Amino acid sequence: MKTSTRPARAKIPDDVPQMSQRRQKRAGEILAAAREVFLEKGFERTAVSEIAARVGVVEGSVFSYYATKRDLLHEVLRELYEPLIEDVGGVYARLRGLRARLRFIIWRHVRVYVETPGLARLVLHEVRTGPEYASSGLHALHVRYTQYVRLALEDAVKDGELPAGVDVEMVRSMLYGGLEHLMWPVLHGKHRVDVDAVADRYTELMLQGLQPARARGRGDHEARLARLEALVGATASWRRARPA
Amino acid sequence: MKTSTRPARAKIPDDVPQMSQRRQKRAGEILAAAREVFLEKGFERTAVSEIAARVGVVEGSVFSYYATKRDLLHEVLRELYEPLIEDVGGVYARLRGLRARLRFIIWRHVRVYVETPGLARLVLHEVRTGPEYASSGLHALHVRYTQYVRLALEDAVKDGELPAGVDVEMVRSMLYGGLEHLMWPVLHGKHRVDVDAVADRYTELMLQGLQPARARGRGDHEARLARLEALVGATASWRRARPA
DNA sequence: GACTTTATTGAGTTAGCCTCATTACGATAC
DNA sequence: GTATCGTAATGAGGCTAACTCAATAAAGTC
Repeated sequence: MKTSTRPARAKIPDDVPQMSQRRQKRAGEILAAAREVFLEKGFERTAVSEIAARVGVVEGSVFSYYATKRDLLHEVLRELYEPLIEDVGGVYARLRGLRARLRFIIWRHVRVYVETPGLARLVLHEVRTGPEYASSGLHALHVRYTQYVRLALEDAVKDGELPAGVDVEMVRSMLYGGLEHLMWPVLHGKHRVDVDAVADRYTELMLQGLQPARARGRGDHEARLARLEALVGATASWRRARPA
Repeated sequence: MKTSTRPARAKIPDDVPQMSQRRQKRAGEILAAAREVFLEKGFERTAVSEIAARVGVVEGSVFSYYATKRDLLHEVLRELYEPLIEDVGGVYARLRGLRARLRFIIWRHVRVYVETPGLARLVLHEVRTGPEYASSGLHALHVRYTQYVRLALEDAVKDGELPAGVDVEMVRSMLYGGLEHLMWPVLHGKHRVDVDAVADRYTELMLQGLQPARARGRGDHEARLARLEALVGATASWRRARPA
């Protein structure tokens, strides 16, 4: 479909290094302008002509760098996602324990809504709902971004913090889906948010659920119970054998 | 803005009964056709001309009944929401206990995804992300649909099933947001879903969270603990005094 | 400085929402 | 039955915005 004068984007190996530089520079300029406008106004309300105008170029030129407006959006999002994923990955590696890890993942995600609401809006409203989301590679990026929940759960199971058989997909949905709904008003300039407080409360809700308070004690609950039962000599066949 | 020959939609009291009937019939036909096409193809991919064609009318006529394509969508959704809300309300009234109520709300919502994926797509992808969502009255409808979570929580607090201070908004977000993410693949024809199984597991996850299994036993856990401690004479000052 | 390759232009094309002046229809009055 | 009048329906066209493409300009190479 592409004309021969318009080089395929992925090509350009090394045999045309000079021209490629020029082209890459323009591509970068367009991408930067697109990021600006998209974050400001969202996808639909952005006209390609405005992006072109900011670069100082004619509308048609944009399409010789990015085949469609949506492609342009996808590139913008890729650029925004990458450092975010690295950030999460870096911190995550230093954390131990399910609670600390979940709390961080949640806290970091809430910060995305508070600090870059434009990004959140783009992803939630314009991209994920689009028909080519799965095929665009954006979905894959999101899976990378959210993989740490899975890791945290798997590690927790390994360490005996959680029983095996946790439904990872369900937990992941609950985490990100729930936060998405919770943060929705923030995206529309409704309220301010205390990131730490929200992260704390959401983490606890995920860990403990709505469970009646009387069914849980402090951290040493289990140890106490074990000691008691040892004293009395009760067989606690109904719970996993796990001597203190 | 409207021309004088085009009667305002909300008006039409009773002084022009004959003509109004005619008009209402057409309006109904258009609405029905719109529902069909919207549910089939979604909002964006539906052309007003196609709706008109199904009614056997010219495109412009549609706009003399519904000011914009979005208005038409909103009417369609209103029509779909109303019976859904009534259904939920009717069953809810007969249920007792937090678990049963939540389980029903979740189960019913999952059924929406499975049985009317078109509706779910419309609401999630096209309406809620639109700019005039709040002002369209659709948001109000959704609040009515989701009010039962709030009721269930408030009643649970009253009955002592839950401690006071539950963050209703957070729980509601977790419930609907989480299910939305979880059901996303279903909307795109990926997998089949066992409605009952999903509802069961999601309910338990919401009630109990990820909480380490060792911290909870069966229903008689508390009683057992109390009995043990009574036997040994241990003072359990760290937990709420609640003798079996 | 001629020649080739690549970048850029700007005048279309297309699609779809929506408008409006005009025409057709149908009910009521006579 | 015919005239009248209000409403419904028409269809041509406006408008916007993404996207195309043949023509032109610029850059690079010899």
